[in-house]
Amino acid sequence: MRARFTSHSAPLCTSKLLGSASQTVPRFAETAKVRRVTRCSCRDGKPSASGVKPAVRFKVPVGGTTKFLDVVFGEREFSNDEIEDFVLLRSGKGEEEFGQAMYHMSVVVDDIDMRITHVIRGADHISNTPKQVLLYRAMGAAIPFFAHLPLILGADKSRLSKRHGATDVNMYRTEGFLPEAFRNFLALLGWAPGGDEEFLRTSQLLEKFSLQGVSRTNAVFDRPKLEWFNTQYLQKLPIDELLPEVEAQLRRSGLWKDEWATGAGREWFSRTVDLLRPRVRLLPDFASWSRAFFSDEFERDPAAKEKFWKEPAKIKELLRKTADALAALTEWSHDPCDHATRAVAEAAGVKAGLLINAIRVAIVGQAVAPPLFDTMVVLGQERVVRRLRDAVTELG
RNA sequence: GCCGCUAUGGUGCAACGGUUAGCACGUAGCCCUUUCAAGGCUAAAAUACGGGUUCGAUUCCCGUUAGCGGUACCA
Repeated sequence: MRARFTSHSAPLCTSKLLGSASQTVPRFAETAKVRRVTRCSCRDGKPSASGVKPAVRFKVPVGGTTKFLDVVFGEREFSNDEIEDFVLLRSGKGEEEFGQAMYHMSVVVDDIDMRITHVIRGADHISNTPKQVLLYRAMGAAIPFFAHLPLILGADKSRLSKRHGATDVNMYRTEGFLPEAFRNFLALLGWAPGGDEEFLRTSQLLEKFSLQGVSRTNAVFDRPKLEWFNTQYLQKLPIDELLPEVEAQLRRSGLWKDEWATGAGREWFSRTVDLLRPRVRLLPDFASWSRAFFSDEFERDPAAKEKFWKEPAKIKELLRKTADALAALTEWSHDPCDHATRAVAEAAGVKAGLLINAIRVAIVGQAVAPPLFDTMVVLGQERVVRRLRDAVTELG
């Protein structure tokens, strides 16, 4: 089988060659080892085997080279003798004379048609480019600029695939990465702005980016750094740009309330998101661990209780006293909450930190949350007191 | 196999003949502290190997090795 395939005397134009039955076609990786450059049999004046429909191949010049200018890799030159007589049109099936056009044929025709001036694509196409250049020439069209970009590899340095997790940009979106953070991260794969600053908003990237600055080395997709960019954007983005993203998350989780769209509700929403953002890593965190800020229906995390409610009886008593003290406040803001809480701790002879941590678990159900008194202000007096009393009940 | 591309800490990039080889992520430690982040400071950590060229190589040339890509009637 193999001998027939590589032999120059074989009827290379026929579909019979590769076999319509798949078992006659060895796996590509294996055939490559024994393979030589394919020349169309018609060069020897031999017609296709009778009865089989021919495919149309490109008659590559014998000898000489084909070169092109790559904006990233520079002047490239390939020997024509390394390029096989590649197939342009598949052989026809049934009644049709020819089948569908192959990739190289399609893209070149399409790009000429669309008057494409710059072909920017992955470096995996660099070896195929001379074939396309040959086609442009054969069709009398102007050859565009080519720019091949380094490939993005997985952490194991193999080509990025499903195995590496998300492979589709939309998946990063659903995971909760901000589009602009993702863009910033991606831009830095195979390119650097020059200075030391890596945090660049899209407008700045647009201004600084240049194809000539692109590196020729493949880059590894570094997920931790992507996450870092996301936290940076979550923190530094003007709050008005972040709010719609958070709103979308809350809507998705059924936590959204229309009163947060305008007026005082909007102001509260903005302040709350601003308070939460330094601790959020991914957008869905706003609806998950921050749930207690947007809904009264939340669970107290067992691990948090384990950590900060170590002595239930003592905690219960402290929380009960705190609830009373806070309920009595006539002004609900940071300092009064702070003073009242510390007074309870002092009276009970415990460290303020102990009480503070216990309260945090009681009012937001998490061990991790924004600074306590800011949290209290945002939640409001009525809610804080109620949650403290609920916690007392929960403690038995 | 053949052809081609690439090679700076674990990762992404700087340094484009002369620097104590720089920055960022990550890692470790310290500070801050009300949890956890953030932030600040510090530390460990690199020019793949071998030959040239040069007064001087991370940088230019050659070879080796390694990784990647291409080599399909896939795209």
